[in-house]
Amino acid sequence: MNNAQLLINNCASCNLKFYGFDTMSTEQLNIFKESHCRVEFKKGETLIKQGARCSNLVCIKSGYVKMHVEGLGGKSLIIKVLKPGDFIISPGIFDDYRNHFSASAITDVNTCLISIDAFSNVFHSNDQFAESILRHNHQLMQTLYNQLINLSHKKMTGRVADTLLYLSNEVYESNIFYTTLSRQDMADLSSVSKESLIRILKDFKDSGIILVEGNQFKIQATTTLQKISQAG
Amino acid sequence: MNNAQLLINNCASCNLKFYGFDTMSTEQLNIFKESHCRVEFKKGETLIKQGARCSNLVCIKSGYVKMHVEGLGGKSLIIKVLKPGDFIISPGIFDDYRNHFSASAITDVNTCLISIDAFSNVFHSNDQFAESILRHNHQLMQTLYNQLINLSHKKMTGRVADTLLYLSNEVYESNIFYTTLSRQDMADLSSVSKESLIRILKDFKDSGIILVEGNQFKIQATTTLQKISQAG
DNA sequence: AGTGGTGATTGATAAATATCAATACAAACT
DNA sequence: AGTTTGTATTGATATTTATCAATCACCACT
Repeated sequence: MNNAQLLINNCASCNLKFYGFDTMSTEQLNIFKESHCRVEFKKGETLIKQGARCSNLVCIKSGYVKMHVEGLGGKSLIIKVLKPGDFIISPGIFDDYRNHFSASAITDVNTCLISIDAFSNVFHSNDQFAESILRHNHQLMQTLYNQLINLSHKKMTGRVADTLLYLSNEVYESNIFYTTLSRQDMADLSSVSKESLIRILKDFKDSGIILVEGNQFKIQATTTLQKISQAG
Repeated sequence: MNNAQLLINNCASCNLKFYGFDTMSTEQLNIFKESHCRVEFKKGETLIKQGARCSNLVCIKSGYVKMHVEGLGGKSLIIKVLKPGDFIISPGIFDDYRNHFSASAITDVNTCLISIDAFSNVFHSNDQFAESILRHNHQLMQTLYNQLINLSHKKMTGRVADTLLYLSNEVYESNIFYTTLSRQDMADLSSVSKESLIRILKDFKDSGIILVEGNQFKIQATTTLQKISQAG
């Protein structure tokens, strides 16, 4: 094993900072290191399958992943888009050991998979780590509350505006972005039909709020979008 | 202080079993006991106000509480109905110290309020307790995922069927129940307008699926309701 | 018994949204 | 270049659902 590989495979020298991992001792980082597998997923592949046994903490090293729940009649709802530095703890951990959602690669993705045993070990021996995991969880829950409000109280235009602001602010962190999400994905993220999404995108484009060229987006009028989002 | 009050005020001899509290040592239960206040809320009163600072772990000793998020234009969505033995940890704990939802009494309610400091103290010193809190959290998250699927993929009738099954199975734990939820509340729980809820209830009644007499309900055909829920 | 208030119910209508069908487009593959 | 395949787009239509307005029923208070 050469030096470069050593660096790559050592959690202590990982170039990404995962939320809460800074509370871990060298020894604890070693526990992660010992248990981890580096796995690469191709675009479209499934990282986590709803209903299957959950066996890993999934850390995203590079690429983008959609977290979605599979509903009825083949329909799907996207909860969140994950980016490098994010990780996924299946809520089944400590409970029924099942995944309650799926995660799929929307680009090629590099991951580190840490075993649940290693995670559990550190969770139990490091209370600061435990606290940050709980906090991480609460933040995800916050996202879910917002989604619930969006779905139940906002009309389509407001929800699509939210999706655009979300992608721009939280995911791609720029008002110009190229997305590998399909129109169907964007519809699943906004909880509207694909056709409705396309029409609303066209409206926004016609009113000069955004520029769209295929999957290349530019948010021109952020405040207008925010108003549309607020108005519901 | 007489004997009865001593019993009442001693967390160790509390007649309710709160999820995860069984992991606590006598000493830790004492920390809770020292910090707690017993507070009674009248029907309609607010236990937790969205946006306000979160200061307590709220344990429900008796009565029923609706957990709801306040959306836009005075609209509200009910996430969950809590009953004796349930407790509420605001997701703001360890994070922004704000409540991200509200909780209101739908009957007179007796609570024990445990300070966040005491909670934090035990969370950090008892890893089994921490694990069960995380698990508790995950279960709530599971509820949220289900709600998301319901809202985004199901039509009104399916959502109302879900509400009836939820109240029957999870809240009142009987196929005959009297609820103090108003029609508006039931609508907020199903995310439909009050009028639509009433019409669907009438449909269910006319088809013999349920009996309704004011706030007294009887589920006659559980399997039919389940089918309606599944069909979306 | 009369009055006022609140929540429940009903009916009519308008608005929001999905669905269906047809077409366009672009990449991948002979 | 022609064909296939999958996604994107557009238009027409049907469905779903909310909103508005009116009425009803029940309870508390005079």
